[in-house]
Amino acid sequence: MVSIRDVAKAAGVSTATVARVLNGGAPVSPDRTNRVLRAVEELDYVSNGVAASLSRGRTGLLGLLVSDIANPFTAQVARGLEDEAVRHGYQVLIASSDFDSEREAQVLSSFARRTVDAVALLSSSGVGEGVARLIRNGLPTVFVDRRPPDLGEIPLVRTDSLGAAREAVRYLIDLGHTDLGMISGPSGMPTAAQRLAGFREACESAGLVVRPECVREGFLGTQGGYTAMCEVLDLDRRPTAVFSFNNVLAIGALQAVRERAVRIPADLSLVTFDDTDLFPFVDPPITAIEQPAYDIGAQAGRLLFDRLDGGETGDVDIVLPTEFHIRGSCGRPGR
Amino acid sequence: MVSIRDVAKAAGVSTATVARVLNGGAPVSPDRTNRVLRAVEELDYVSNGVAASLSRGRTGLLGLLVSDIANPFTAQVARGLEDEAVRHGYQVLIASSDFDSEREAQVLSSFARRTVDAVALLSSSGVGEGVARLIRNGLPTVFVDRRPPDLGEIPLVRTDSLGAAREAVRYLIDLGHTDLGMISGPSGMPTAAQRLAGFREACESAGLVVRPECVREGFLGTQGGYTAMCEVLDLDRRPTAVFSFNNVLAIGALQAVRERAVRIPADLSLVTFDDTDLFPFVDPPITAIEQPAYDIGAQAGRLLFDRLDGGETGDVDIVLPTEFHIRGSCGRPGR
DNA sequence: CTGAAAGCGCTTACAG
DNA sequence: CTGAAAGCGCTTACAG
Repeated sequence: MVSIRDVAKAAGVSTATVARVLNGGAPVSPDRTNRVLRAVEELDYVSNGVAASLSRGRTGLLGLLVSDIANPFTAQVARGLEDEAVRHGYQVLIASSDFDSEREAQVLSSFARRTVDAVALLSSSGVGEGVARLIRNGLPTVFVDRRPPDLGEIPLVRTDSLGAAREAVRYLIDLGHTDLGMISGPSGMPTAAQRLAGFREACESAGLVVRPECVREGFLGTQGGYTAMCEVLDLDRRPTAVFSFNNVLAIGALQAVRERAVRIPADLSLVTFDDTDLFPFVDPPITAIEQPAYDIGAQAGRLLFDRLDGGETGDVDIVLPTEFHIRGSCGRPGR
Repeated sequence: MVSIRDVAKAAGVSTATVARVLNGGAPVSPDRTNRVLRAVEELDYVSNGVAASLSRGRTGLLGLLVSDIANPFTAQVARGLEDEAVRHGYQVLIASSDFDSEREAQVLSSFARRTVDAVALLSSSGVGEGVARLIRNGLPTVFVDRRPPDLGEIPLVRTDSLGAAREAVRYLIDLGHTDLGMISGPSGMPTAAQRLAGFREACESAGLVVRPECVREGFLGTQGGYTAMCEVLDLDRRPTAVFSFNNVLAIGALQAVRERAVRIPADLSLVTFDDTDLFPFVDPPITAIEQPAYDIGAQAGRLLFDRLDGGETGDVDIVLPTEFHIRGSCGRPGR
């Protein structure tokens, strides 16, 4: 590997001068500038980013931890964050845990080791020491979507899961449904708890009783949605409408529905949290709650840069609005 | 920030001993081990990963450059690569260019600065100096899906774009179509050229003439697919079948189709490269060519670790098989 | 405008 | 089993 010293030697200058030419900012005489540039060219020199990060005390990297890289919501959040990062001369590094808590711990530990300057946590399980350590070590951190309890003054960017869920379920109730089910997310997950609470609130305030067997907890991934929906559909008495925790579970649910030749919306109405590009084209088009994912990511980025620029963010809780897209997957019950 | 020296001081040992305790491998007396561990605990010490990388000469990171983080193909490749990486004690860092060549250059330059130990390039535009520099600098590199010409002995993991495209188009021809169109990818992209070539070969070997105006180049992203399909549908004489470069373009194409109330497959047959979870549920279910994305990623990872472990990979070109899923989006023409 | 030198925070032969 | 010290490859006050 050719280092800055090789370049300095070849150009007949000090390493300081080479650094100045390459990083700009400091004035260097035209003559030396040229010599350095020529040496860089000749030796095909590329500076070592790790060494630069160490001496600068910053990496220019934003870490984004996601649990599911395949979720379209994740991709849009990443885009929003990236655009904001690029604006500040940063790059974002996406690390995926793929729902594996051990991998998540590894990523968090790597972030805590200062391999990035700030961290955005998207739907991290928040379990364990990892996140707490990150924060204790003073790394600017922002939660996206959800935040574990008892973690102190860490900003959060999210939507109103509870309210949006309640609204969607009320829509089903207004359609005439009295026996509803839910494909819920893992109970440890705050958003899962919130969406379930919204579901329950809507039912209760309409005087409906939710049968416990109609609420199924699906582990994340389409497979979980499939299994949960199978359980619901195999009930002696099926609910007439189902609310799904998110888009990925909904896709799995659709597989179960098709397998059993259940008709949507004639036999079953379906609503889900989180929209996707293809939901409008599904047979029938899926009614869904859309979160402003791109804006969420951008907003998270802004909070991080506020902190990096020395500002205080404190215990911010930014709630962005959702949009409810009524399409064709819901109808009146018992038609 | 608490450093290894603080820990050493608190434990009354040398920094070397602290490092040995924390990194394992070297034997340390139980007494000192305990003192170090206690000091680490007390000071809440986390080692600086950047410094460790610099002195070790490796980062333990695999870089994955993608152009479209929202493409499901990308997500699956990432999963395959990650699983392989984790198996070797590595983490993978995903950097997205979002089709922006300037961002791509930045990412490549950051990788070239040795912030990662090896690099997988997924559908990079391959334009410009970035990739060449990476390789000249000796960073183990592997191309996924496609590889720019004239780059020497760099391994590639892909599927047979040309053959799979030809097979799919032949299927349309066998259905009776004689006037076909294509939503193609950017012409500079090798896979775009290959899929287009497959399309042309199938048509020519059936004695069909491809009208130039029926082949539209869509820039990537759903928007590009939408625009291209609009152009095709607004032709005085429409083709009766269209082959799409990939899933993302196909989604945009579906929007155009719906907007114009064109019926699939009655008015138009549609086939696309790249499958998604939801294609089976679209109205009608979309006939698609599936690539073994996960395996592609895993294979790419294996090649990288072969190199990192000192092996030679040379000019490998690994071709994995595709699967053609015939569903409901194709029919006989002019029904 | 320039260079010598200290320093970033680790790791790792080396000598004991 | 242990520590002093060199070294990884940069950056950046400091003095001129």
